[in-house]
Formats: sequence, structure tokens, C-alpha cells
Amino acid sequence: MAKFLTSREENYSQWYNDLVIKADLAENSAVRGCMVIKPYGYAIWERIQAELDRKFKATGHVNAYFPLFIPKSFFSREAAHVEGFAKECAVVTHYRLMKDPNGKGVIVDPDAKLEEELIVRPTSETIIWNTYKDWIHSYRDLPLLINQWANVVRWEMRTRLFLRTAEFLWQEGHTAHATREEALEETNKIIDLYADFATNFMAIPVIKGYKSVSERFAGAEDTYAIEALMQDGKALQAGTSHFLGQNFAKAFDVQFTNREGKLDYVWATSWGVSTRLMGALIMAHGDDNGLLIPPRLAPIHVVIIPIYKGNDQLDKISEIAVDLKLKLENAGLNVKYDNRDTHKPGFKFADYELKGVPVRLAIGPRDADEGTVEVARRDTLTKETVSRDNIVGHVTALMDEIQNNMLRKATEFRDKSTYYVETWEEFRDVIENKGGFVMAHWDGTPETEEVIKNETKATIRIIPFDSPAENGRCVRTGRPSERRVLFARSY
RNA sequence: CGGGGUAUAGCGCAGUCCGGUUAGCGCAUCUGGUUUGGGACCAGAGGGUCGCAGGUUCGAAUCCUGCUACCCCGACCA
Repeated sequence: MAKFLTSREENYSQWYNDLVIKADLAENSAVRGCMVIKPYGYAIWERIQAELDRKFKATGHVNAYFPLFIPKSFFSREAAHVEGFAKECAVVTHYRLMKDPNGKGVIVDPDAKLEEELIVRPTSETIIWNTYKDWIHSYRDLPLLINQWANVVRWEMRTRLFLRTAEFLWQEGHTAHATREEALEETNKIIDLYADFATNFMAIPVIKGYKSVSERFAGAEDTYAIEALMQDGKALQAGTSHFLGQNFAKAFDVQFTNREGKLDYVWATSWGVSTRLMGALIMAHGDDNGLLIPPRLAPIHVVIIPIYKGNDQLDKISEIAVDLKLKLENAGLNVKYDNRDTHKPGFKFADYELKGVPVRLAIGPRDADEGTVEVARRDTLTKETVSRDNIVGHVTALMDEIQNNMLRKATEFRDKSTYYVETWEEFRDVIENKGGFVMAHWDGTPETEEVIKNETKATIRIIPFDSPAENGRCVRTGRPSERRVLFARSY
């Protein structure tokens, strides 16, 4: 386990911030609570986008774009929704600046006050449903399966790089259906899609389940989520899929004529994942040497580093390296040949480890003579010398092995850190001293949930779909319970 | 918004208590040379409105007042 987790003195947050900055992913911007995503970090985001986009399109979804600004009045249409987001909205009140008549600089022109304030979207349900009203008239217009890639702003009191920034990038799907069943099916389909993506693409095992009423999305009838466990024992909500019922259809008066010729409100879902996934990547896989990026996600699969003395050797090694690069690229890998003369090999080794590149190939004069190449794995930090003749097969096989190994390791950690507890003492002990997931009985009331939260800072992360029926007693109140739910402290 | 901390070169910091030459150090940068199988070394060079605005003083990074930003811990949240 990484040092930063075994030493209580280590400041986890500081480590996290440092790692992100050193690995060249992001930095704090000049704007409160926002971040600059640097090119390498953005390359990872683009990989996430590409894979999700592929999955969305394969399930019949299409992309569209809706405005950044939402008229304030839209927000008050759905009561629970406004309640949930009102406290964290950035509001545009003016549209013009002017020179300060009393001095230097500029001031907001008081004459440029907007009739109605505009909200910078914290999520797009309202403006999208206001638009859907004009798009949906008949059952023939349904289902409407639209996704948007966008930025949103939530004026959080406390921010943290990637996990909670004031502005973040995400995708939000907003679908409309003719029946309740169809909308529920969509909600399920998407949470499965997210779970598959997290598990098999990002190598982050997740638990699927329902959110408790108090953790539910503002305006939803039900919220499904995937919950991941970070290496420091805290849970991270990695994606959500909401069944919105007819709430937004009623709020925005979106009715359609069904097959029977009768008017009905449409059924809705919305769902999203964000740049927070990159926080999950860092915290689920990172070690003391930096990031580990699973091969399927990695923007660079293989880096080739030459080791040489003088230009003669470099030329000779470059010839081998360029040939190798081409062969690997033909096998579908993204390969970087770092022949910079400005850094020594040792520096490059450390740098690509920090960036989490899955496989590193080093070629020196010895390898040039012997027809070999040194292969180093980022996940195990092991090195071996391999003949160049079968390097392509070796490396492609390694990609699968590293991907599987990372998922296996994360899953083992998750399972090892999941505790089944029966008593309040055990519960407190795990939450306070061990960290991780706690599977415990709960009497089903928001009141008890609140008490537990106040006393331990642990919340119900999820009511797992696959939690079996099991009679037990609530860990806090002793009242009867029919299934275990998952508690944890969370980000 | 409450509690604590910080603000000095691109980054990390010392100097502030106890005001006094030209504001230092490490890393990074640049130049030259030697290096290159795990974060190179030597020599030299450049880089500062000391967070902002006032005040005290012959003199302020240092003292006083106000403000702002950031970090950590809470409350809130994806």
C-alpha cells in the first residue's frame, strides 16, 4: 500500500494535490474553486469521452447542446429541484461593464441590469425540458434519447481538485419516454453502462444501487448510483442515473398524445458522470510513484526511451525504436518515442511513472547488439528483457494483463475493506479506525440515517441492488431490517 | 459561513517576534563544458511592485488598520 496511506502524519489531500500537479494533469486556476486541466489531463478526459460516447451511441443516444444560461424562473418550476440547487448557483445579473467614473479600472454598469437574472447551469434539466416541450407532441416523437457534453457550475463552499470543483466538465443524458416502464429500463440500462465503464475501462470496481431518499437527486423519484472505494477508505460517488418520473414533464408541461389518442405526461430520466472520474482514477490507482492509468484508458500505452552515448548510438537506437513504434502502432497501441536529448533516461523513467504510462520500453547499446529491449510494467514496477522478435505480442498481452491486474488489485482492496458489522460499537470502530465500506442493517428511516451521519460522518452511500434479503436489526436503533445497506464516509 | 493557517522569483521556503547596507536559499530556467542502463555534475548568468490599499517612521518584507486570495478542518455537495 502506498506510503501516504500508512502514515497518519501524511496529509492525504496535499499528496493528492501534489500528485495531480506533478503528473501534469491540472492545477488550481485563478478563479475560486476552479481548475486548469492541463493537456495530459485533458487527454485522459478525451479517452473517457470517446469510450462513453461510443457506448451511448451504441445504445441509440445522440449528442446535442443546450445553453449555458438558464432563466431564473425555470428553476422554480420543480419544487424539489430548486430546493436542491438554490444554494449553489452562480447568477448573472448584468450584461455590461463600464469605466469607473471615480477612478481606475472597470465597474459593472448599473444601467445594464438584466430584467430577469440568468443562472449558470448547475445541471440542465430545466432548460432541456423547457425545450423538449416543443419537441414532443406524439408517441411517435418518443423515446427522445439525448446526451450533452458540457461544463456546469456549482458554487460549492469547499472545493477539491477534480473531486469537487466549482466548474466541472461532464456529460448529462436527458431522455423522454412514453411509459414508466421504459423510463425505468433506461435508468437501469445507463447505470449498468456506467458500472461496466468504470469496471472494465477504468479498472475501478463499483457497487450499483439505490440512493436513500435523503441522498436522492433533487427532483428525482429514484436515483441509482455507482459507488467506488478510494485507497484512503473513503467512498466516491462515480456516476448517477435518475428516474425522474413525470416531475419535469409536469413542471414544464410536456404532454404527448399516446397510441390511444389520449394526452399524457412523458416519463423522464437523467444521468451523468463528470471529471470527478479522473479524481477516482487518481485515488483508486495512485501509488507513491504517481499515477497508474489502466491500458484501455491510457492516452499513451507505451513509451520508448533510448539510452545512448553520442549521436552514433542514438541514430542506431532510433532506427530500432522507430521501427518498433510503427509495429506497435500497427497493433493498435499509442506509442511515444521520447528521444529528447535534454533529459537523462532516469529522469524520463521517473516522469512517465508519474504520468502512469502502463509500459515503458528502454533500448540501449546492449539491446541494440543483442536484439533485445527492456520492458518495464508500471503496475508492478518490474522489468524484464525481451527479444525484439516477439515484442509486439509480448506488449499487447501485457496490456490485457495490466488492465486485469489493476482491476483485480482494486477489487481485492475493496473486498478487504468491506466490513459486515452487527453492532454499533463495531460500526463506529470501522468508520473511525479502519475506513472502507460498512455493510450494516438500517431501520429504513431518514431519522436514523441522520443520527448516524451526525455521530460518525458516515452516510448511506448506496442500497446495493444485489443486497440479499436478510433479517437483521438496525445497527443504531435495533429495529428490524430486511437487508443490509452500504455505509461509508465519502468525498 | 465558523475554527486554524498561509501569502516573499516559475515552484518550495528562510527572513517578520526584536524596523536599518544591495531581500536570501533550494529546485527550475539560460550559457559553456563534461555526462547519458534509475530523477547528472562543474562553472557562470538572468529572474522580485515581499498578496492589495492605507497609516506610523529619517527608514517598512518586518510595526498598525482595513481588504483580498489560497490551504486545512467543519457545515453543504457530483
